[in-house]
Amino acid sequence: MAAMNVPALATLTRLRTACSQCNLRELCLPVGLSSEELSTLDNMVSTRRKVRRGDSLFYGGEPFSALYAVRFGFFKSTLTSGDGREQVTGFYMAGELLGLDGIGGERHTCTLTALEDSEVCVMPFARVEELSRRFEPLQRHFHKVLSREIVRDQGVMMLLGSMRAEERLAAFLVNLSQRLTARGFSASEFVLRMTRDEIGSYLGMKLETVSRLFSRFQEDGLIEVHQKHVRIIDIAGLKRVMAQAHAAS
Amino acid sequence: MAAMNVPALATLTRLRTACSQCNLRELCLPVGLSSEELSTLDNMVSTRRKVRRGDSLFYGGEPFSALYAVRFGFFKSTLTSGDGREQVTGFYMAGELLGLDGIGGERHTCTLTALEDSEVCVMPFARVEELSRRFEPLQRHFHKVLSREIVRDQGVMMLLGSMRAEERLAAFLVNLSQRLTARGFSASEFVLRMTRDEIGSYLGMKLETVSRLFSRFQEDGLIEVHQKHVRIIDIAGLKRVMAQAHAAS
DNA sequence: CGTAATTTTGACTCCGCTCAATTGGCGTGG
DNA sequence: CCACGCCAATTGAGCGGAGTCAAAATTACG
Repeated sequence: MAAMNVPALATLTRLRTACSQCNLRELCLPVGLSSEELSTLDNMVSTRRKVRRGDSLFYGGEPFSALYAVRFGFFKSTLTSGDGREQVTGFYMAGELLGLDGIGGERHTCTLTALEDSEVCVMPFARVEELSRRFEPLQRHFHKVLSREIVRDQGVMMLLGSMRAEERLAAFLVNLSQRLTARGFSASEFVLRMTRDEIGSYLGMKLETVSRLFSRFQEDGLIEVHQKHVRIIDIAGLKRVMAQAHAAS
Repeated sequence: MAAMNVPALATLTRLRTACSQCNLRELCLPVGLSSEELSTLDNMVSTRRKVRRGDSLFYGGEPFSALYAVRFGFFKSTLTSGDGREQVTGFYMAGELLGLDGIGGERHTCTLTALEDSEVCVMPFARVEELSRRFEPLQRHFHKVLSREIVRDQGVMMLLGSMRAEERLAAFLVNLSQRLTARGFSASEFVLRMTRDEIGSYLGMKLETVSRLFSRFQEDGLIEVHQKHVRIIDIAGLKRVMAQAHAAS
């Protein structure tokens, strides 16, 4: 039959971009689907794209056409204000969705840059919308993803608006550790993909302050730092730092 | 016929909650629909709800079931962190959508409180999802609303992360003025619905700083303030303050 | 009309920024 | 393989913007 004549290469491509085969499935798709249902979602990803460290997946101002799911690697998103100031608005790792900012205005508002060699699944947005109209669990899931991004951003607003520098950095480390754990990496030992400057931009402080605080956390026995290598020694201690009210009350 | 026997009260209710008749239509629904298409959307709103000044529409932690469109009035959203600190994460006025944060985790993460007597349209979320599966323009519109909320939050992150107190307050005033203009109010003269403390919380500064900056802006001839009454005198000047790089470069 | 809440203003303090020098890591080319 | 140069990170000294504490003025509201 005709189906048997599909060239090996095409089969390979299909396999390579098949969501149903992806080990990040539970991170970017609804859970509890039959394999049959899952395979209908394989149509969502049109192709994959590699992004080399330092290169950008898309730039602020570019027309929006697709969402991207991180397969592996690490990204930062940056926003550039009218007067040229640049602010890091988020860090993204495997299984997270990029490009949600572009839906509203039909162009991207931020720039997404790889902090290490990375790969993403390209999901043309028209296809995402079409599938989620036909497939309720996907619709539900997609809405949750959008909503969680809003909640995440509000968490950052809380961070920036009401915490002091040391609390912010502690919260940052705890959050990073949790996200890495969820992806099967060590919770206590990791390599920072971003510079002190990028951490500082994200957390609303200067790179020198970040550096000083790392040193202080180390003196206090909370972590061990050597450049980009971080080992968390006392996670409970970090959580205490991050939650401590300003004045002892 | 039976349809003729619909009691007058029910007709009235239908009229009162009809999106197709609402003068905020262009703020919360897709534009360019036929009146026929519009009337299918009348099913989205189940009822209206009044919220008295100081009362809350919902609280953080409560189960999520519906979205709300502001008909008139003014709301603040607040987030309470583990250690009890409260942060204002946004202000909402007529035509804006509340409750988007609740979709992801099926409970609300923030509390929405009316800052003046207000009224909202209640839109059961299941109905929103159902209608947006059947009606493409609504789906598209809803996705845009979600995305714009993300973009808005990122703007606030930029504000909090990379601007100084006076720049933040100037940006706040300019933004408020623009949103009021879009709703047909005066761009230059308005009444602040929130306290200095709430502005400060939103902008990541203390209420005393807000007050001092209002006074300074007044001395500099940018605005006129008497308590909650604000009149913008020099909007271009405010924009200059908000965009000025830290060091004179 | 009186009491509470909000706002304004002042004086002082301190956290985080600026400026600057130094150290450390890493890739490149001699 | 080591030397060089570049970039990132660390550390110090001094300063300034915004916070804290406090008191007075003004307004809102029951």
